[in-house]
Amino acid sequence: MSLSEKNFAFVMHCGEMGSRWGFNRTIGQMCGLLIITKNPMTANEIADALSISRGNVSMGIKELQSWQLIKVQHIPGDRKEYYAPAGDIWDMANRVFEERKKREIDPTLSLLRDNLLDEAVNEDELYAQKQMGEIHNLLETVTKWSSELQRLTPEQLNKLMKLGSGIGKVIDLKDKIFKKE
Amino acid sequence: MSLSEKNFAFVMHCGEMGSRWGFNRTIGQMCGLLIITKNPMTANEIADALSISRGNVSMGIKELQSWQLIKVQHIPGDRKEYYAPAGDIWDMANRVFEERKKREIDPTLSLLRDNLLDEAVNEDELYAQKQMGEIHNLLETVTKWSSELQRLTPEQLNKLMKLGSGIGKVIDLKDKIFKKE
DNA sequence: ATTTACTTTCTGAAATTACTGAAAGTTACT
DNA sequence: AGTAACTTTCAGTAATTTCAGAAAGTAAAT
Repeated sequence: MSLSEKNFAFVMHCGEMGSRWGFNRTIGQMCGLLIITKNPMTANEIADALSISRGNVSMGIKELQSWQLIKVQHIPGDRKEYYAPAGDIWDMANRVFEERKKREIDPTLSLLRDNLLDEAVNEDELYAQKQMGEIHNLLETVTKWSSELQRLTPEQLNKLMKLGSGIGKVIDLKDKIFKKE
Repeated sequence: MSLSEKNFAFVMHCGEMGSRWGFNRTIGQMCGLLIITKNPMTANEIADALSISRGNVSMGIKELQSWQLIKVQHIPGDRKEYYAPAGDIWDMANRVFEERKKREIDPTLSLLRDNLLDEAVNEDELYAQKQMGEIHNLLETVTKWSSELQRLTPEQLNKLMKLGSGIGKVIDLKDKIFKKE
């Protein structure tokens, strides 16, 4: 069974974007392929569909599992492993987001924390620390926020998303109300 | 003038993180260096501080300019170009965020739009389109949101950020209030 | 017009990353 | 235990990315 032209184009696009999303071409393709394919696929089917080696698929699967983006399924009486996306699109996006936070933000946050503990010993270091402090605040805020968003129920999240430009109004509103109390 | 040990460590860290943030090692280092250095620097100073070639600095500058992260300054009576961060940390983070959106989201959004215009011609395409539709929604939402956030005044933004877990309550609140009207 | 002080572009080498295909490993069945 | 049906690992190779340094470009000052 091979991909229709349009679906193939989508999968290839995922490949091109792969490295921008945090993985590599092949893994991007695999991810796209599994998303638009209704039935779970075996490693060999993936290799065939993408014209890549079996070994490469195996490595890709490992990687996608480490991102928690795919899950393994079994069909009774069949020893092959079948792979499918782990969750819906929102779940997957969340995982990617979290994982990227881990790689792109957390290490810097911890370096900055360490660095800010020391006294600055001269003017250069003082200025540098000020700037690092700014970065630290920013990253802390982002971190806090992303975990807040994770905590919201999908319903709340949806409302929040639909709020759009209303968000500004709601903030002001909240302000007025709670100042009175 | 050379960097203190701690400042140097920070700059090197920015280098390691560079590729994760969307550019490469050298450019990450340059960016970090310019952020923690109080005075604008010349290309040669940058090359010396980082022990990299002058040509490499030139390419890095071009790239950082394309991200709108640095600006050029001139000192009267001096022909050299002096480089400094373009804006404060928040501005820079915003730029990086925007630029990454452009590279990581917009191309996919436009591919999906095209793809969703066509009729699906069989069951496989139908399922694929459903999934692509989901991705499309997600990316649209993210896009809308990021532009909303840009529109908020720094003050509102700050309140929003500090809201933390209160965000859930505020959503519910808004719900109650506007349902009555 | 030449020199001087700078910046940019480009080439090929080095480093890094990704991929294949074969070999080794695993598991289930006989 | 042996075999069949898989999966994983890994050494070598291919592709891509990054970089230094040389060459070319630009523009102010003389």
